[in-house]
Amino acid sequence: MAYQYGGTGNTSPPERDAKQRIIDAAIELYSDHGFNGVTIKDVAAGANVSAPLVIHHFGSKAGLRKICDKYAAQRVYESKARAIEMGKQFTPEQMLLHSAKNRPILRYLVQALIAGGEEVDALMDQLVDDAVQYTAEAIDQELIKPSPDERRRAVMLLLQGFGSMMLHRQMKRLLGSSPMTDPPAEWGPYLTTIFDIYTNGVFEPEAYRGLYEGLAAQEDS
Amino acid sequence: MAYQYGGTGNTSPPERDAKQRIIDAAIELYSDHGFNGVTIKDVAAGANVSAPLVIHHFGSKAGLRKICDKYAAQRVYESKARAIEMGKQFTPEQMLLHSAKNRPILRYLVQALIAGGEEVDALMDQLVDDAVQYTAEAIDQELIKPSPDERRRAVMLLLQGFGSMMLHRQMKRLLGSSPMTDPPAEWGPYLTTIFDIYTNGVFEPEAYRGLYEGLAAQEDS
DNA sequence: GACAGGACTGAACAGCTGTTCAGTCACCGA
DNA sequence: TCGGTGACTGAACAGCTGTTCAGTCCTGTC
Repeated sequence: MAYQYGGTGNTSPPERDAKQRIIDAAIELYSDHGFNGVTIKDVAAGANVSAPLVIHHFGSKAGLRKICDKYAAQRVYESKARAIEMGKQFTPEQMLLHSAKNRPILRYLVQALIAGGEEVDALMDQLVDDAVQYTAEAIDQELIKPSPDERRRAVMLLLQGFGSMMLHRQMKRLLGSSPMTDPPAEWGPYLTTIFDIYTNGVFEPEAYRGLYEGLAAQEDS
Repeated sequence: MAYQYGGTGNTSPPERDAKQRIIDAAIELYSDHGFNGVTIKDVAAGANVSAPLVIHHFGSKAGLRKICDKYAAQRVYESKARAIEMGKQFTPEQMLLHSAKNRPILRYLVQALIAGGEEVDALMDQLVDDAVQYTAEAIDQELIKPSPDERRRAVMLLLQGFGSMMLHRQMKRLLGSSPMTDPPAEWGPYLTTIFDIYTNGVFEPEAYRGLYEGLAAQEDS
């Protein structure tokens, strides 16, 4: 079926315009197969559009990638704003949970984080800042324990969260479900395990204190 | 410089044979750029060999991948055996720490886990089994706390560990160093943060108990 | 000393890659 | 009515992809 020029009162509904359809198709394909695994023609086909049009709008494949990064970042900021309006559900896990709706963006983000790039680096910085702020509020509410280094802990929690999402294929295999692919009703195995780890801890209190304090002292010097 | 046929008493030292050099080059390149990011000619160049020879030995690019997976898995098993001989340093983090020497293999593994495939799935199953066993011993020694579901916790700890390693670029940016790229002497920021999270926990004991018990009850029914 | 077999190569190939080009169509202001 | 502008296309291109082919060289066996 050939493309319908977006005339005034044409036959079919106007839908999103081609440029947006291309971005949507690219984000969906990228998040499934990574950047190298998707060709411009794949994207074009996904958007019901010719390959040269992708170049026409975005200049090159790299250009498309850049715009997708920006678009994803903006979606994250919007989602953050909405979360702030909604209520006071903090913690990194709740952050992910809140993202259930725009899971495609999250999946894209995870791919982008591996590939790297200025846009995602800046976004990651933002996410860390936000996490630190949310954590501080949650500490005030006695939901989260204070840490000797709030920023580092926030960084590692984010990396662990995103990282485990990256391996959602394995998670699904080993846990039976994964927040990346299944509806929230089936997140039980994941959530209970996360709660276990982050509420009860893993190491016995005294087990590694010596090692820990050694490292801390070494870093202070 | 052309290839020297591996004659009897030739000029240069015999080194490893071509087949092994190809595997080594492939694993190194794959772990840096992923599977799609590396061409057969890249691998051939890295092993000082012609591209058709790679095909000759491994049949196809997919064949090479498969052999690399098997090889990496074997290296992990060897490393495990050596760890068992060495001593009693358990915990997932110590497992990674022990792998400092064969970091290339670990990096390859991380790429393979994203890409998926039978070989890595089987390896991952093995790693989970091992982690469960190690954890049980560490619980006996009062180094690690028991968990309501040892296997699930082991799975999530592995996924978090591997996952955060996948994002080593971000870790390096945000923490200043990463076990994936830096020598053990600079692992301080990573290790102290991990100890903090896994020793002290993150959530306050009562904060999410209701949610947790709700999920657990739902799963039992 | 003939010969099979295997490691190894350069040259060549078909197919796919991102991109360019020339041209069509619809819209819009003069 | 004209001409400019921009969305959009099929055809074509150069470059790279994995792979094939024919042939060279070495090694071991009878």
